[in-house]
Amino acid sequence: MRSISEQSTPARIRDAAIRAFARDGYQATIRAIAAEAGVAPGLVIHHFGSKDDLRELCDAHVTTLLLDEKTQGAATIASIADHFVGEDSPPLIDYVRRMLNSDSPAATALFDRLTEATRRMLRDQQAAGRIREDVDVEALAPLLTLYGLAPVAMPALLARATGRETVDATALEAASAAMLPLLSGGLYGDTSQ
Amino acid sequence: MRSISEQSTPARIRDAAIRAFARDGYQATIRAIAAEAGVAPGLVIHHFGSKDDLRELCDAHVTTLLLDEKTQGAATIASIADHFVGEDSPPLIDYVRRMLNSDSPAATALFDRLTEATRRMLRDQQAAGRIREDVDVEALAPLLTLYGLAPVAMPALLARATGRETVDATALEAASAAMLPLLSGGLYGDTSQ
DNA sequence: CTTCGGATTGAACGCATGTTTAAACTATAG
DNA sequence: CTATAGTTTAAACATGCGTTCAATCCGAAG
Repeated sequence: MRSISEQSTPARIRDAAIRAFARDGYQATIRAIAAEAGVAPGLVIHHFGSKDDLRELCDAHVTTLLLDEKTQGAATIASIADHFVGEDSPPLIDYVRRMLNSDSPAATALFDRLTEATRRMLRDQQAAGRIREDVDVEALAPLLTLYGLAPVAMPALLARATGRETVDATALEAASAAMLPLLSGGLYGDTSQ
Repeated sequence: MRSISEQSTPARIRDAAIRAFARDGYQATIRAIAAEAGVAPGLVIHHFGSKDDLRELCDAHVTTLLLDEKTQGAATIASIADHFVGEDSPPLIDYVRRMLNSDSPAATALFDRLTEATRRMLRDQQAAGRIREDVDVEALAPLLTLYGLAPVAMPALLARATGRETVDATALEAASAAMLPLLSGGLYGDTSQ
């Protein structure tokens, strides 16, 4: 009764849960998730065991989407923004926002991966001579990653800071575009290089 | 039966609510708040009307504590950290963290006040010649404020980034201390000035 | 002392939640 | 066709929640 192009019922429930968690946080009710997936509440438990198990699976799935799909070595924060454009898939930016504020293991795991990518980028820049030799890029990487996540963690404040109504991928890119040259050249130093 | 030095029952409930919200988020139950304040659950409603009203009052109170008490013109992010040292008062850092991730009006209000302070600081720095004249400090202020809030919004990631177990005021200061000179001098420009 | 209004309590109410359960449905294998 | 195992549903269950309510306590006013 289900064509091959459609996804399986567990996958549909999983995506509905990701949308619901992104929209309403973990307070999203199982009944709401079930309704969004077009199934009975009991079926959610039957397939995933419990709400906590469902959440862990959603965390893992979103992390996989963000890291494995297109970021083989380029998992910068900017690359994450690309995932927030398509409306077909769940709105991952809001889900990541919830993750970043939940102290879940998935959040630190994602942070570690992003830090690793930032560290590689900084190494390359320093090797290319665009970062002074006395800068400790190893210690700087996690801090820069943390600060770079601010627009993702607080999109409402980003909208206020940039005078926009909504926050989309272009807003995230604009924020990075405004900060990166300052980091590179500094507020005082020359920008010739 | 209550000495003058002790605070009134509503104030005790309010502080208990701030501690509970900071610790458990808005999911903190009225029963837990009442127990922490040493009163019956019904008394919380009697004094504050509803849980939502209590939350709004807590938001306003925390904002007042942060802005009015000691930040007459110096409400920088660093100054907020000073409020997180004393264990006598509620742990405001966690409460602010919840606020920043709640899209509440109080969050944007606090952000606006912090942005204003950042703007003043940038103007002074530019007037003193420590910021190039072509830097648009008016547009930079809200962005810098947003990024500066990252350690407050994601203390667990800050701990991971700095290799610490716990996040206290010194951790926040260390993060700022590591980033500010980079912003000033840039990753490539000289740091002579 | 008596009275009266607010403070306070403990119990109850109504409701939403996550989960369980038994039954009905469906597809596949023999 | 029949049997069987997995899928799905609707209803019920148990619990915790915010809130209400009637009764009690207590201090100040008369």
